[in-house]
Amino acid sequence: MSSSQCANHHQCQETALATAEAHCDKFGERLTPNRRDVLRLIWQSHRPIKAYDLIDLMSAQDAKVKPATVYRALDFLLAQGLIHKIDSLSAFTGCSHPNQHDDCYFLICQSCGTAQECCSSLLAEAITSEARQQDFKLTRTVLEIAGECATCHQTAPHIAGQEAR
Amino acid sequence: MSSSQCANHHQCQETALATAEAHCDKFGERLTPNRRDVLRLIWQSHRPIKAYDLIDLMSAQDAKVKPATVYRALDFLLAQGLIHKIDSLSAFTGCSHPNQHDDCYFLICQSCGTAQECCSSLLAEAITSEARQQDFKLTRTVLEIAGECATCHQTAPHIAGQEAR
DNA sequence: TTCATAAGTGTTATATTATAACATTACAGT
DNA sequence: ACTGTAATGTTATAATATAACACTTATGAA
Repeated sequence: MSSSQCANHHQCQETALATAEAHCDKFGERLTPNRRDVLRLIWQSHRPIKAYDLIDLMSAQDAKVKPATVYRALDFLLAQGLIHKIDSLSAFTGCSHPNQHDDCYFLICQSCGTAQECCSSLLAEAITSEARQQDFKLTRTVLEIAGECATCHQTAPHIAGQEAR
Repeated sequence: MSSSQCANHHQCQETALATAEAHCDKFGERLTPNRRDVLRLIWQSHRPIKAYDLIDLMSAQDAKVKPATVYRALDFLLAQGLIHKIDSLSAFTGCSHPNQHDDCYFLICQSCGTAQECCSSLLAEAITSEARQQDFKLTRTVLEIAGECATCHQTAPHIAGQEAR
């Protein structure tokens, strides 16, 4: 459920790639080397990562990767539900359970930069119900909650938020 | 409560400017001509408006207004709670009740482009409660719901969503 | 196998969104 | 009027994202 709670992030990454592979197999989509590289780098980051940071990571000294290359991979991964875009950060993060549901929200820690993906059918229903009251047909919900995660305020209660980046 | 439900948008605009004036008086802030112009243009738009559209509207043939001018006004208006930024659109919209609460969300119609500002203490509590369960200290919530508003699906049920812009 | 097609990538250019830095002007309090 | 702060003007550039078109690779039908 979370990209920040795994004890072994390397494991997360491998699991995510295997999941993505399976997903693409199932739907007849191609997880090409470029797409796989981008997905791997997104999972290697412990927090949402920006497109141009991916470009930098993928670029060697001589061979700079072009924006379109990365954005195309991102578009594909978004379309497959393998990653999410966090609008309030203009950054991307892996989805740990592609295609299972679309009622997820994010807890974004302004101290450590992690974004925990959470799912709550209760909350999803509350939102749907609100929209219904306004006779609004919902197609997509962006719920991004910024603040301070448990780890950060347990660790550094006095300077919390100062070390954000 | 809503920027899209007023029968007379001109009236909205005048009310909003008066409210802004009062707010600034109260807090010793200056609603300068530049800031007032930007706020007026935001209210003149019936939907969230982008920074560069504001720049275009403010620019005469000869005298182009510079980005910094508009962004500075936007920063001020955001800081005063007189406008909101819709992250998923990179656009700005007026706030009809500055300083009254910060548990607002937006219903963004992909058909007509309006963004209705809504407030629900029920929903706000549901979100707070979810965050609390994760021991997360909430500082800001972005809730942006995209879909089709009542007016649009009542008016054009078959081609809904096609005429988005 | 071969060809036709579609999907994916490379590459260049440009659009869009936003901020930094520093000079100048306007304003409020004395 | 003097002075310090706030606001604006101006130039430049950073950061984010897409368009357009040429080329290559994979896939599947003949």
